[in-house]
Amino acid sequence: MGTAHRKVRERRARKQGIQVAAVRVFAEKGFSRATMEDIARQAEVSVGTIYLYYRSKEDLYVSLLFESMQRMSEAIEKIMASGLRPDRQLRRVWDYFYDYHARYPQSYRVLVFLQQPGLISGLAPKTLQEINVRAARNFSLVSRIVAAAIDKGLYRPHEPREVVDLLWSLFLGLVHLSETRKNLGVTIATLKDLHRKAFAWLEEGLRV
Amino acid sequence: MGTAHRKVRERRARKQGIQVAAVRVFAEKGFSRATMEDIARQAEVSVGTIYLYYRSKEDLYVSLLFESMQRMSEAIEKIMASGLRPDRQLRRVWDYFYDYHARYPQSYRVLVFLQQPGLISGLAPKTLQEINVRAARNFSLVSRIVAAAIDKGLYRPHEPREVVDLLWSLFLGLVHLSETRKNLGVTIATLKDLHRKAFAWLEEGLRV
Amino acid sequence: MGTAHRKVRERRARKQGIQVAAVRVFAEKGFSRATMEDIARQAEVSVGTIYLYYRSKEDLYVSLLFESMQRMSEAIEKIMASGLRPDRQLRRVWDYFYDYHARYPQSYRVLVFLQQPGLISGLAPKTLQEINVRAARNFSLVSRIVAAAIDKGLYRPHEPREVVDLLWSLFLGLVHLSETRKNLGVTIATLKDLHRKAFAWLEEGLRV
Amino acid sequence: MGTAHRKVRERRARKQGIQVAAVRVFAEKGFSRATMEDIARQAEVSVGTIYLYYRSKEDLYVSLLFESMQRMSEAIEKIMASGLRPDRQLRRVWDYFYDYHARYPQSYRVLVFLQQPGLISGLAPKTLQEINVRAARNFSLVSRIVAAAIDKGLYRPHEPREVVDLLWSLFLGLVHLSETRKNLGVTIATLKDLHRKAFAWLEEGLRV
DNA sequence: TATGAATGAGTGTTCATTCAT
DNA sequence: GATGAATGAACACTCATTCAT
Repeated sequence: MGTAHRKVRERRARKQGIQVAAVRVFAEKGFSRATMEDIARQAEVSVGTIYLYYRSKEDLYVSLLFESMQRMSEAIEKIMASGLRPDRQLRRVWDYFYDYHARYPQSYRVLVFLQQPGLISGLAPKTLQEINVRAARNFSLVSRIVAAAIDKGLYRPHEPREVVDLLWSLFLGLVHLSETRKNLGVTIATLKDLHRKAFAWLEEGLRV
Repeated sequence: MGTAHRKVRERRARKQGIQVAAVRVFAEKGFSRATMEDIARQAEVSVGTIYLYYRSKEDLYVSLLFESMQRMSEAIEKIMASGLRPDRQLRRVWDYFYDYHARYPQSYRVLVFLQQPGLISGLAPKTLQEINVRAARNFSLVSRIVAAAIDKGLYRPHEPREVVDLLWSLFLGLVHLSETRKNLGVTIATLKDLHRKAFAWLEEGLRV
Repeated sequence: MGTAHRKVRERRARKQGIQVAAVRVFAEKGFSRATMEDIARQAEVSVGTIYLYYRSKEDLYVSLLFESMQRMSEAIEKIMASGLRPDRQLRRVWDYFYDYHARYPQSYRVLVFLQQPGLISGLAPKTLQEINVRAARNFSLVSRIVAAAIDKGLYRPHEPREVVDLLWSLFLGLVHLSETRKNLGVTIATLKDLHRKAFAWLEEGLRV
Repeated sequence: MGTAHRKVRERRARKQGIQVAAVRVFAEKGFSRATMEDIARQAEVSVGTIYLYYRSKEDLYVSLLFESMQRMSEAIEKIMASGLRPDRQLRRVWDYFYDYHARYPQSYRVLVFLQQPGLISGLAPKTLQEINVRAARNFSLVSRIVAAAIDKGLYRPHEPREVVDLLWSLFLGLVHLSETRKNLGVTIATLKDLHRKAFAWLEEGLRV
């Protein structure tokens, strides 16, 4: 009876291993330049094996997004359960964005990937659906924090959803800017600095 | 006498035609998925002809970036020469960002290109240098507007450069968010709305 | 137990098959005009498969050279181990040159390859080194035969190395001459005749 | 009336210029790697112009052979008209081979080129014919020198034609060997040395 | 299940040749 | 005649995907 369980566990572990390897390789080379062979080598698995778990390279790539969205959901839920004041919670979320990118800089790139035109068309509708659900969930969680802050009179009345859109956009843009600058060899402001200042400024627009 | 002039004109027109075609194709398929043959077909030119004007696919791609940076510089300079109040100028710049993306949605994607890891390494150092110079120029122009607004007491004292970083990041992020949503088939907030609200909010953090 | 062995055997056989095909195609079309697809078709293998065994067209070509140098070394060593009188051995070597060319007319052309300007620069230094070592080895083997003939008083004293240079040059030149004539449609003297007479003449300059 | 002559003169000069340029470029890059553009640039002429004088790249290449064969004929005839003893004349011819290669190392490569299989088929039959006639002429001229030396009792009786074949083969082979060695970075014997020693040895087989 | 050898379509780039001016 | 921009076929090489073992 434990056999089936073990099988499932092993399968999950194997998948996990491939994902970890994929994240590393995609991060280093980007989607196009990364090869399935690279990933297989990194995961110490044969190429064929990857195809036992993922339908295609794209599928593998997008699956990384699921994973990171999941991680983010969990992190936000943990923050929400902390009992902190809502504005402090938002601050935590914002900081989490940074930590998240610092720890998994690759994951950010998966997001950028989704913005690539023509690519989505190659994804299974089910995958697309899945992404939407998870993204909506994350947005919704943060919205609740903002709503709570407004309720408690900590923030001026705003459409919480819009605030979250701005919050997330700002973060995405900051990462993009700092990554581009790093790539170009320019070192005028680190993401850390930008990130901190951005929030201070952001709050000026929120607080009563 | 007119012959040489005509030659130059024709050459420019041909280059222009290739660029226009390239923008369209890159926009539709992204850098990796776009083929030189796609571009040639779109430009109604043979593949070889493209190589008469550009050294490589990358070179062609980057030239589009130059072009758009140039356009942006000119637009900002025009705004600065308008004699408007600095805060109104900034508003114009912000609106220009939107118009720019509305008119050349493809061009925005060229910017994203620079964030791709590993790709930069394939560019000539001179090209890199050129990009940096042009980007710095644009940032610097907008900084001057912000500085003027602070000088005139319209904005609270801030490091102008930081303000511009936030401004640009926010715009980049908004575009990114709305494009991703469009790709995913989600239609909850248009870029237009996000863009307008973002500025209102942004100014709350700036104004005295 | 046998599986690994079979794998190795199959790999060797596959490589062999590609080499045989390559020799034929290169012989027919020359290096530049031969395409990887030609070779693949001839070997009844896909293009990709060739690249599983050889890094590049050049690499494949040079490997043929190694092969033929190896064959030559072995032939000469066999002759040296025959116990024949040194002058008879030299005769055998000379005859071997002819047989070699008769059996593998293609292989001769690989030697010509090395004389092509600009091409060498594309080879790995290690490969270059390897070629030198193998060529030196062959020259050295024949030199020893000549030295032995001189020692035994069969030949007049000469620098053995120089004798071998002349011997080999003469052979190369004869092949070249006869091939060119064949290509041009001239049939005045066969390589066989030239080859025989050349040795008779050559010996007149060597014998006491 | 002088106009037609001038035209012819100019045409010849133009052809000459292209040939000189071609020799240089082919020498530097080899046939395959040399481009018509390279040659045009070197000749300070447009690509189109080359095609006014030559049907193809191959045609241009082979025309260089005509030129060098012509030069060789003239040189040999001059030697024959010198009134020297026939054996001295042969020595001169042998030396001329060396000088010829030293001055026009490229021309040697054209000869090697003709040995390339499959190429000849792309040449006009007329061109082929022309080459044969000129080659035959050169061989015949040298044969006459050898015949004279035999007649005068300076050389042992040999079939003069065979002697010339050996002579030419030996030279070709020596050039090939030394060029290959140069390419491979080996410097054990210069062509000059090989060339000198070869003749000494060659004469031992000829003299009474 | 896992493997990894084999596949072959796909791509950027080159360059001999042509032809309108 | 002379030009050189335009052409487009050709080619080496890559790599996602498959499938026999």
